[in-house]
Amino acid sequence: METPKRRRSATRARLLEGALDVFAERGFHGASVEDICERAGFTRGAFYSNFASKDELVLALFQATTDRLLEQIAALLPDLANQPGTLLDAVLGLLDDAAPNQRQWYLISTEFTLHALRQPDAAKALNEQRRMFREQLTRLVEEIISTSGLMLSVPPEQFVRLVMALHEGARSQSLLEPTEVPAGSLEHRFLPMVLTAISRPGNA
Amino acid sequence: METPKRRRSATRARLLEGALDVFAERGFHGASVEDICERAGFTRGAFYSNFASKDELVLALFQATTDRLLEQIAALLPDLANQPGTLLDAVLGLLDDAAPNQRQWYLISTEFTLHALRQPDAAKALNEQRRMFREQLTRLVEEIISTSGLMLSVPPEQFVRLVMALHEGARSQSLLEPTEVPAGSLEHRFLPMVLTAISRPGNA
DNA sequence: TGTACATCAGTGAACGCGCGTTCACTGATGTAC
DNA sequence: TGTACATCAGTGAACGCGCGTTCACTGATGTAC
Repeated sequence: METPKRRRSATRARLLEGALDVFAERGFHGASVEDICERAGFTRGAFYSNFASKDELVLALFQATTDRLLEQIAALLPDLANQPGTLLDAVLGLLDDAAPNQRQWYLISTEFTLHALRQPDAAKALNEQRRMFREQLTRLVEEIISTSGLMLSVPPEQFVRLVMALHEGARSQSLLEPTEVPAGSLEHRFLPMVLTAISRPGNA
Repeated sequence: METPKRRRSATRARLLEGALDVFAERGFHGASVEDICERAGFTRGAFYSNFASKDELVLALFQATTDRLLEQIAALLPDLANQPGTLLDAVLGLLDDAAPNQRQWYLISTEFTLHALRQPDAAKALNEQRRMFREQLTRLVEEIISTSGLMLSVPPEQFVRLVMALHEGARSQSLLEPTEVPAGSLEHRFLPMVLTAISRPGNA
Protein backbone atom coordinates (compact mmCIF):
# COMPACT_ATOMS: atom_id res chain seq x y z
CA MET A 1 0.00 0.00 0.00
CA GLU A 2 1.33 3.36 -1.04
CA THR A 3 0.10 5.54 1.81
CA PRO A 4 1.22 9.20 1.73
CA LYS A 5 3.47 8.75 4.74
CA ARG A 6 5.30 5.87 3.10
CA ARG A 7 5.56 7.87 -0.10
CA ARG A 8 6.95 10.85 1.77
CA SER A 9 9.57 8.89 3.62
CA ALA A 10 10.53 7.16 0.38
CA THR A 11 11.07 10.58 -1.18
CA ARG A 12 13.21 11.61 1.74
CA ALA A 13 15.24 8.43 1.43
CA ARG A 14 15.80 8.95 -2.29
CA LEU A 15 16.91 12.53 -1.66
CA LEU A 16 19.38 11.29 0.95
CA GLU A 17 20.71 8.66 -1.43
CA GLY A 18 21.11 11.27 -4.14
CA ALA A 19 22.88 13.58 -1.71
CA LEU A 20 25.31 10.82 -0.77
CA ASP A 21 26.28 10.27 -4.39
CA VAL A 22 26.51 13.91 -5.35
CA PHE A 23 28.36 14.94 -2.18
CA ALA A 24 30.91 12.22 -2.83
CA GLU A 25 31.37 13.43 -6.39
CA ARG A 26 31.57 17.16 -5.77
CA GLY A 27 31.76 17.81 -2.03
CA PHE A 28 29.21 19.50 0.24
CA HIS A 29 29.72 22.99 -1.12
CA GLY A 30 30.30 21.90 -4.69
CA ALA A 31 27.03 20.00 -4.88
CA SER A 32 23.96 22.16 -5.50
CA VAL A 33 20.49 21.41 -4.18
CA GLU A 34 19.42 21.14 -7.81
CA ASP A 35 22.09 18.50 -8.47
CA ILE A 36 20.80 16.42 -5.59
CA CYS A 37 17.15 16.72 -6.64
CA GLU A 38 17.94 15.88 -10.23
CA ARG A 39 19.84 12.78 -9.12
CA ALA A 40 16.89 11.72 -7.00
CA GLY A 41 14.34 12.53 -9.71
CA PHE A 42 12.58 15.41 -7.98
CA THR A 43 12.35 19.19 -8.22
CA ARG A 44 13.76 21.54 -5.64
CA GLY A 45 10.35 22.07 -4.08
CA ALA A 46 10.35 18.45 -2.95
CA PHE A 47 13.64 19.09 -1.26
CA TYR A 48 12.35 22.00 0.81
CA SER A 49 9.23 20.04 1.62
CA ASN A 50 11.48 17.47 3.32
CA PHE A 51 14.42 19.50 4.64
CA ALA A 52 14.54 22.97 6.14
CA SER A 53 17.85 23.83 4.50
CA LYS A 54 20.92 22.40 2.84
CA ASP A 55 22.74 22.48 6.17
CA GLU A 56 20.04 20.40 7.79
CA LEU A 57 20.38 17.87 4.99
CA VAL A 58 24.08 17.44 5.73
CA LEU A 59 23.37 16.53 9.33
CA ALA A 60 20.41 14.32 8.41
CA LEU A 61 22.53 12.53 5.82
CA PHE A 62 25.28 11.95 8.34
CA GLN A 63 22.82 10.61 10.90
CA ALA A 64 21.07 8.35 8.38
CA THR A 65 24.33 6.96 7.03
CA THR A 66 25.70 6.48 10.51
CA ASP A 67 22.57 4.69 11.71
CA ARG A 68 22.65 2.30 8.79
CA LEU A 69 26.35 1.69 9.24
CA LEU A 70 25.96 0.83 12.90
CA GLU A 71 23.03 -1.48 12.14
CA GLN A 72 25.02 -3.33 9.51
CA ILE A 73 27.87 -3.75 11.92
CA ALA A 74 25.58 -5.03 14.64
CA ALA A 75 24.29 -7.59 12.14
CA LEU A 76 27.80 -8.67 11.17
CA LEU A 77 29.21 -8.93 14.69
CA PRO A 78 27.86 -12.36 15.79
CA ASP A 79 29.09 -14.08 12.64
CA LEU A 80 32.55 -12.63 12.91
CA ALA A 81 33.01 -13.43 16.57
CA ASN A 82 32.10 -17.09 16.11
CA GLN A 83 33.88 -17.77 12.86
CA PRO A 84 37.36 -19.19 12.75
CA GLY A 85 40.15 -16.83 11.82
CA THR A 86 42.40 -14.44 13.66
CA LEU A 87 41.38 -11.46 15.74
CA LEU A 88 42.86 -9.26 13.08
CA ASP A 89 40.88 -10.82 10.24
CA ALA A 90 37.71 -10.21 12.19
CA VAL A 91 38.42 -6.57 13.00
CA LEU A 92 39.76 -5.63 9.57
CA GLY A 93 36.97 -7.57 7.89
CA LEU A 94 34.44 -5.58 9.86
CA LEU A 95 36.00 -2.29 8.82
CA ASP A 96 35.86 -3.34 5.19
CA ASP A 97 32.35 -4.75 5.24
CA ALA A 98 30.94 -1.82 7.18
CA ALA A 99 30.67 0.47 4.18
CA PRO A 100 29.69 -0.90 0.76
CA ASN A 101 31.56 1.78 -1.16
CA GLN A 102 34.87 2.51 0.52
CA ARG A 103 35.89 5.43 -1.65
CA GLN A 104 32.54 7.13 -1.25
CA TRP A 105 32.49 6.57 2.49
CA TYR A 106 36.01 7.95 2.84
CA LEU A 107 35.12 11.10 0.91
CA ILE A 108 31.93 11.73 2.86
CA SER A 109 33.20 10.92 6.32
CA THR A 110 36.45 12.83 5.85
CA GLU A 111 34.61 15.89 4.64
CA PHE A 112 32.28 15.61 7.58
CA THR A 113 35.31 15.41 9.86
CA LEU A 114 36.63 18.66 8.44
CA HIS A 115 33.17 20.15 8.87
CA ALA A 116 33.12 18.97 12.50
CA LEU A 117 36.53 20.50 13.21
CA ARG A 118 35.02 23.88 12.34
CA GLN A 119 31.56 23.48 13.85
CA PRO A 120 31.13 22.20 17.44
CA ASP A 121 27.59 20.89 16.84
CA ALA A 122 28.81 18.62 14.10
CA ALA A 123 31.79 17.60 16.22
CA LYS A 124 29.44 16.43 18.94
CA ALA A 125 27.44 14.29 16.53
CA LEU A 126 30.58 12.90 14.93
CA ASN A 127 32.25 12.04 18.21
CA GLU A 128 29.09 10.30 19.36
CA GLN A 129 29.03 8.20 16.22
CA ARG A 130 32.71 7.38 16.50
CA ARG A 131 32.28 6.43 20.15
CA MET A 132 29.52 3.95 19.27
CA PHE A 133 31.59 2.58 16.43
CA ARG A 134 34.57 2.09 18.73
CA GLU A 135 32.38 0.40 21.29
CA GLN A 136 31.13 -2.09 18.72
CA LEU A 137 34.66 -2.88 17.64
CA THR A 138 35.83 -3.10 21.24
CA ARG A 139 33.05 -5.52 22.06
CA LEU A 140 34.15 -7.72 19.16
CA VAL A 141 37.77 -7.63 20.29
CA GLU A 142 36.86 -8.47 23.88
CA GLU A 143 34.69 -11.36 22.81
CA ILE A 144 37.36 -12.87 20.61
CA ILE A 145 39.99 -12.40 23.28
CA SER A 146 37.89 -14.07 25.94
CA THR A 147 37.13 -17.12 23.79
CA SER A 148 40.63 -17.47 22.37
CA GLY A 149 42.62 -16.91 25.55
CA LEU A 150 44.70 -14.13 24.04
CA MET A 151 46.00 -11.32 26.19
CA LEU A 152 46.45 -7.70 25.20
CA SER A 153 49.01 -5.65 27.06
CA VAL A 154 46.91 -2.54 26.39
CA PRO A 155 43.20 -1.99 27.00
CA PRO A 156 41.10 -3.23 24.06
CA GLU A 157 39.81 0.26 23.41
CA GLN A 158 43.34 1.55 22.92
CA PHE A 159 43.98 -1.27 20.50
CA VAL A 160 40.80 -0.33 18.62
CA ARG A 161 41.90 3.28 18.43
CA LEU A 162 45.19 2.13 16.94
CA VAL A 163 43.46 0.01 14.31
CA MET A 164 41.08 2.81 13.37
CA ALA A 165 43.83 5.41 13.11
CA LEU A 166 46.04 3.19 10.99
CA HIS A 167 43.08 2.19 8.85
CA GLU A 168 42.17 5.80 8.15
CA GLY A 169 45.68 6.85 7.21
CA ALA A 170 46.25 3.72 5.17
CA ARG A 171 43.04 4.21 3.26
CA SER A 172 44.00 7.67 2.16
CA GLN A 173 47.28 6.28 0.84
CA SER A 174 45.43 3.48 -0.95
CA LEU A 175 42.99 5.86 -2.59
CA LEU A 176 45.77 8.17 -3.76
CA GLU A 177 48.11 5.39 -4.93
CA PRO A 178 46.03 2.25 -5.54
CA THR A 179 48.85 0.30 -7.12
CA GLU A 180 51.62 1.25 -4.67
CA VAL A 181 49.46 0.68 -1.60
CA PRO A 182 46.78 -1.96 -2.18
CA ALA A 183 43.83 -1.60 0.20
CA GLY A 184 44.56 -3.22 3.53
CA SER A 185 48.23 -3.88 2.82
CA LEU A 186 49.64 -1.65 5.56
CA GLU A 187 47.23 -3.03 8.15
CA HIS A 188 48.00 -6.64 7.28
CA ARG A 189 51.70 -6.04 7.21
CA PHE A 190 52.10 -4.22 10.51
CA LEU A 191 49.25 -5.02 12.85
CA PRO A 192 50.40 -8.66 13.26
CA MET A 193 53.67 -7.27 14.66
CA VAL A 194 51.76 -5.28 17.23
CA LEU A 195 49.69 -8.32 18.12
CA THR A 196 52.82 -10.42 18.47
CA ALA A 197 54.32 -7.80 20.69
CA ILE A 198 51.33 -7.14 22.90
CA SER A 199 49.61 -10.53 23.05
CA ARG A 200 50.78 -13.58 24.91
CA PRO A 201 49.00 -16.91 24.46
CA GLY A 202 47.53 -17.44 27.92
CA ASN A 203 45.86 -20.86 27.79
CA ALA A 204 45.50 -21.60 31.49
CA MET B 1 64.95 48.66 -1.80
CA GLU B 2 61.29 48.40 -2.68
CA THR B 3 61.49 47.60 -6.36
CA PRO B 4 58.15 46.85 -8.09
CA LYS B 5 59.03 43.20 -8.54
CA ARG B 6 59.75 42.78 -4.85
CA ARG B 7 56.55 44.62 -4.03
CA ARG B 8 54.58 42.40 -6.37
CA SER B 9 55.94 39.18 -4.99
CA ALA B 10 55.32 40.46 -1.46
CA THR B 11 51.68 41.06 -2.40
CA ARG B 12 51.45 37.57 -3.79
CA ALA B 13 52.95 36.15 -0.62
CA ARG B 14 50.52 38.07 1.58
CA LEU B 15 47.59 36.85 -0.50
CA LEU B 16 48.83 33.27 -0.12
CA GLU B 17 49.18 33.71 3.63
CA GLY B 18 45.67 35.12 3.83
CA ALA B 19 44.34 32.25 1.75
CA LEU B 20 45.98 29.73 4.06
CA ASP B 21 44.26 31.24 7.10
CA VAL B 22 40.86 31.71 5.50
CA PHE B 23 40.85 28.29 3.81
CA ALA B 24 41.63 26.68 7.16
CA GLU B 25 38.78 28.56 8.78
CA ARG B 26 36.09 28.05 6.14
CA GLY B 27 37.33 25.57 3.55
CA PHE B 28 38.16 26.17 -0.12
CA HIS B 29 34.58 26.65 -1.25
CA GLY B 30 33.44 28.42 1.89
CA ALA B 31 36.14 31.08 1.62
CA SER B 32 35.42 33.87 -0.85
CA VAL B 33 38.02 35.74 -2.84
CA GLU B 34 36.91 38.85 -0.97
CA ASP B 35 37.57 37.15 2.39
CA ILE B 36 41.09 36.33 1.32
CA CYS B 37 41.82 39.82 -0.01
CA GLU B 38 40.41 41.46 3.10
CA ARG B 39 42.60 39.25 5.29
CA ALA B 40 45.64 40.21 3.24
CA GLY B 41 44.71 43.90 3.16
CA PHE B 42 44.02 44.21 -0.57
CA THR B 43 41.07 44.59 -2.90
CA ARG B 44 39.93 41.89 -5.28
CA GLY B 45 41.64 43.57 -8.22
CA ALA B 46 45.00 42.84 -6.63
CA PHE B 47 43.99 39.21 -6.46
CA TYR B 48 43.27 38.95 -10.18
CA SER B 49 46.42 40.85 -10.95
CA ASN B 50 48.34 38.00 -9.26
CA PHE B 51 46.24 34.90 -9.95
CA ALA B 52 44.20 33.89 -12.97
CA SER B 53 41.41 32.35 -10.93
CA LYS B 54 40.49 31.01 -7.55
CA ASP B 55 41.30 27.49 -8.75
CA GLU B 56 44.79 28.56 -9.73
CA LEU B 57 45.26 30.02 -6.27
CA VAL B 58 44.46 26.68 -4.65
CA LEU B 59 47.19 24.97 -6.62
CA ALA B 60 49.65 27.84 -6.10
CA LEU B 61 48.95 27.78 -2.38
CA PHE B 62 49.51 24.06 -2.23
CA GLN B 63 52.77 24.37 -4.13
CA ALA B 64 54.01 27.26 -2.03
CA THR B 65 53.15 25.55 1.25
CA THR B 66 54.65 22.31 0.07
CA ASP B 67 57.87 23.97 -1.05
CA ARG B 68 58.29 25.71 2.27
CA LEU B 69 57.52 22.54 4.16
CA LEU B 70 60.10 20.56 2.27
CA GLU B 71 62.70 23.29 2.76
CA GLN B 72 62.08 23.36 6.49
CA ILE B 73 62.46 19.62 6.66
CA ALA B 74 65.67 19.69 4.68
CA ALA B 75 66.98 22.23 7.19
CA LEU B 76 65.94 20.09 10.16
CA LEU B 77 67.29 16.79 8.85
CA PRO B 78 71.02 17.11 9.66
CA ASP B 79 70.35 18.11 13.27
CA LEU B 80 67.96 15.27 13.87
CA ALA B 81 70.17 12.60 12.37
CA ASN B 82 73.15 13.56 14.50
CA GLN B 83 71.42 14.24 17.76
CA PRO B 84 71.08 11.58 20.40
CA GLY B 85 67.66 9.99 20.84
CA THR B 86 65.80 7.12 19.31
CA LEU B 87 64.90 6.63 15.68
CA LEU B 88 61.29 7.19 16.65
CA ASP B 89 61.93 10.48 18.41
CA ALA B 90 63.68 11.74 15.31
CA VAL B 91 60.94 10.71 12.88
CA LEU B 92 58.02 11.84 15.00
CA GLY B 93 59.81 15.02 15.91
CA LEU B 94 60.26 15.79 12.26
CA LEU B 95 56.57 15.26 11.56
CA ASP B 96 55.66 17.63 14.36
CA ASP B 97 58.18 20.32 13.52
CA ALA B 98 57.41 20.22 9.82
CA ALA B 99 54.27 22.34 10.08
CA PRO B 100 54.09 25.23 12.56
CA ASN B 101 50.32 25.02 13.00
CA GLN B 102 49.23 21.38 13.09
CA ARG B 103 45.50 21.97 13.07
CA GLN B 104 45.72 24.37 10.14
CA TRP B 105 47.97 22.06 8.19
CA TYR B 106 45.67 19.11 8.80
CA LEU B 107 42.64 21.05 7.60
CA ILE B 108 44.37 22.32 4.47
CA SER B 109 46.17 19.14 3.48
CA THR B 110 43.15 16.93 4.13
CA GLU B 111 40.91 19.14 2.06
CA PHE B 112 43.49 19.11 -0.68
CA THR B 113 43.54 15.33 -0.49
CA LEU B 114 39.78 15.22 -1.03
CA HIS B 115 40.22 17.66 -3.88
CA ALA B 116 42.90 15.42 -5.38
CA LEU B 117 40.69 12.34 -5.14
CA ARG B 118 38.24 14.09 -7.47
CA GLN B 119 40.67 15.81 -9.80
CA PRO B 120 43.56 13.90 -11.40
CA ASP B 121 45.72 17.02 -11.93
CA ALA B 122 45.67 17.77 -8.23
CA ALA B 123 46.31 14.11 -7.45
CA LYS B 124 49.45 14.22 -9.53
CA ALA B 125 50.78 17.27 -7.67
CA LEU B 126 49.83 15.80 -4.31
CA ASN B 127 51.42 12.44 -4.98
CA GLU B 128 54.57 14.16 -6.12
CA GLN B 129 54.72 16.16 -2.89
CA ARG B 130 54.02 13.10 -0.77
CA ARG B 131 56.71 11.15 -2.62
CA MET B 132 59.33 13.81 -1.87
CA PHE B 133 58.20 13.98 1.73
CA ARG B 134 58.50 10.21 2.06
CA GLU B 135 61.94 10.29 0.49
CA GLN B 136 63.13 12.85 3.03
CA LEU B 137 61.81 10.76 5.90
CA THR B 138 63.25 7.59 4.40
CA ARG B 139 66.63 9.23 4.06
CA LEU B 140 66.52 10.16 7.74
CA VAL B 141 65.55 6.63 8.74
CA GLU B 142 68.29 5.07 6.64
CA GLU B 143 70.91 7.39 8.06
CA ILE B 144 69.96 6.68 11.65
CA ILE B 145 69.83 2.96 10.97
CA SER B 146 73.25 2.90 9.37
CA THR B 147 74.89 4.80 12.25
CA SER B 148 73.08 2.94 15.02
CA GLY B 149 73.39 -0.59 13.67
CA LEU B 150 69.68 -1.24 13.85
CA MET B 151 68.01 -3.52 11.34
CA LEU B 152 64.51 -3.23 9.94
CA SER B 153 62.78 -6.38 8.77
CA VAL B 154 60.87 -4.25 6.23
CA PRO B 155 62.24 -1.76 3.73
CA PRO B 156 62.62 1.70 5.29
CA GLU B 157 60.10 3.16 2.88
CA GLN B 158 57.44 0.75 4.10
CA PHE B 159 58.20 1.74 7.65
CA VAL B 160 57.85 5.40 6.68
CA ARG B 161 54.49 4.70 5.05
CA LEU B 162 53.36 3.07 8.26
CA VAL B 163 54.42 6.02 10.38
CA MET B 164 52.75 8.50 8.04
CA ALA B 165 49.50 6.55 7.90
CA LEU B 166 49.31 6.14 11.65
CA HIS B 167 50.24 9.76 12.15
CA GLU B 168 47.45 10.96 9.88
CA GLY B 169 44.77 8.83 11.50
CA ALA B 170 46.00 9.62 14.99
CA ARG B 171 45.98 13.32 14.29
CA SER B 172 42.36 13.30 13.26
CA GLN B 173 41.50 11.56 16.53
CA SER B 174 43.56 14.08 18.47
CA LEU B 175 41.90 17.04 16.82
CA LEU B 176 38.41 15.64 17.42
CA GLU B 177 39.07 14.52 21.02
CA PRO B 178 42.06 16.48 22.32
CA THR B 179 41.68 15.26 25.90
CA GLU B 180 41.03 11.58 25.14
CA VAL B 181 43.81 11.33 22.58
CA PRO B 182 46.67 13.74 23.27
CA ALA B 183 48.70 14.56 20.18
CA GLY B 184 51.28 11.88 19.51
CA SER B 185 50.00 9.46 22.13
CA LEU B 186 49.03 6.68 19.74
CA GLU B 187 52.30 6.93 17.86
CA HIS B 188 54.39 6.83 21.02
CA ARG B 189 52.41 3.99 22.47
CA PHE B 190 52.44 1.64 19.51
CA LEU B 191 55.34 2.39 17.22
CA PRO B 192 57.91 1.20 19.79
CA MET B 193 56.20 -2.20 19.65
CA VAL B 194 56.66 -2.29 15.91
CA LEU B 195 60.26 -1.30 16.27
CA THR B 196 60.84 -3.95 18.91
CA ALA B 197 59.26 -6.51 16.65
CA ILE B 198 61.00 -5.56 13.44
CA SER B 199 64.42 -4.37 14.62
CA ARG B 200 67.23 -6.49 15.91
CA PRO B 201 70.35 -4.90 17.35
CA GLY B 202 72.98 -5.95 14.83
CA ASN B 203 76.26 -4.67 16.21
CA ALA B 204 78.69 -6.71 14.17
C1' DT C 1 -20.76 2.52 -4.30
C1' DG C 2 -20.65 7.34 -5.57
C1' DT C 3 -19.99 12.27 -4.81
C1' DA C 4 -18.06 16.47 -2.70
C1' DC C 5 -14.64 18.27 -0.15
C1' DA C 6 -9.98 18.42 2.43
C1' DT C 7 -5.23 17.46 2.65
C1' DC C 8 -0.73 17.90 1.38
C1' DA C 9 3.47 15.94 -1.32
C1' DG C 10 5.59 17.60 -4.90
C1' DT C 11 5.75 21.30 -8.99
C1' DG C 12 8.12 24.93 -11.15
C1' DA C 13 8.48 29.84 -11.70
C1' DA C 14 10.41 33.72 -9.42
C1' DC C 15 13.39 36.25 -6.19
C1' DG C 16 17.48 38.14 -4.64
C1' DC C 17 21.89 37.69 -2.77
C1' DG C 18 26.69 36.55 -2.97
C1' DC C 19 30.34 35.53 -5.42
C1' DG C 20 33.89 35.04 -9.20
C1' DT C 21 35.48 37.72 -12.72
C1' DT C 22 36.22 41.97 -15.67
C1' DC C 23 37.79 46.46 -16.75
C1' DA C 24 38.49 51.43 -17.08
C1' DC C 25 41.17 54.03 -13.96
C1' DT C 26 44.99 56.09 -10.92
C1' DG C 27 48.99 57.16 -8.91
C1' DA C 28 53.50 55.66 -7.55
C1' DT C 29 57.86 54.26 -9.48
C1' DG C 30 61.20 53.74 -13.34
C1' DT C 31 63.36 55.47 -17.68
C1' DA C 32 65.02 58.74 -21.33
C1' DC C 33 67.06 62.85 -22.31
C1' DT D 1 69.59 67.45 -11.42
C1' DG D 2 65.11 68.26 -13.53
C1' DT D 3 61.30 67.33 -16.70
C1' DA D 4 58.20 64.52 -19.60
C1' DC D 5 56.63 60.27 -20.55
C1' DA D 6 55.86 55.06 -19.91
C1' DT D 7 54.80 51.25 -17.09
C1' DC D 8 52.05 48.58 -14.35
C1' DA D 9 50.53 47.07 -9.44
C1' DG D 10 46.64 47.72 -7.26
C1' DT D 11 41.74 50.18 -7.00
C1' DG D 12 36.92 49.75 -6.83
C1' DA D 13 32.69 49.85 -9.40
C1' DA D 14 30.00 46.97 -12.32
C1' DC D 15 28.41 42.64 -14.42
C1' DG D 16 26.01 38.54 -14.57
C1' DC D 17 25.53 33.90 -13.33
C1' DG D 18 24.36 30.30 -10.15
C1' DC D 19 22.49 28.98 -6.25
C1' DG D 20 19.63 28.62 -1.91
C1' DT D 21 15.21 29.62 -0.70
C1' DT D 22 10.17 30.96 -1.22
C1' DC D 23 5.55 30.46 -2.64
C1' DA D 24 1.22 30.18 -5.19
C1' DC D 25 -0.34 26.15 -7.48
C1' DT D 26 -2.00 21.29 -8.81
C1' DG D 27 -3.46 16.93 -8.81
C1' DA D 28 -3.42 12.55 -6.55
C1' DT D 29 -5.01 10.32 -2.38
C1' DG D 30 -7.89 10.12 1.87
C1' DT D 31 -12.24 11.13 4.40
C1' DA D 32 -17.24 12.15 5.27
C1' DC D 33 -21.73 11.22 4.16
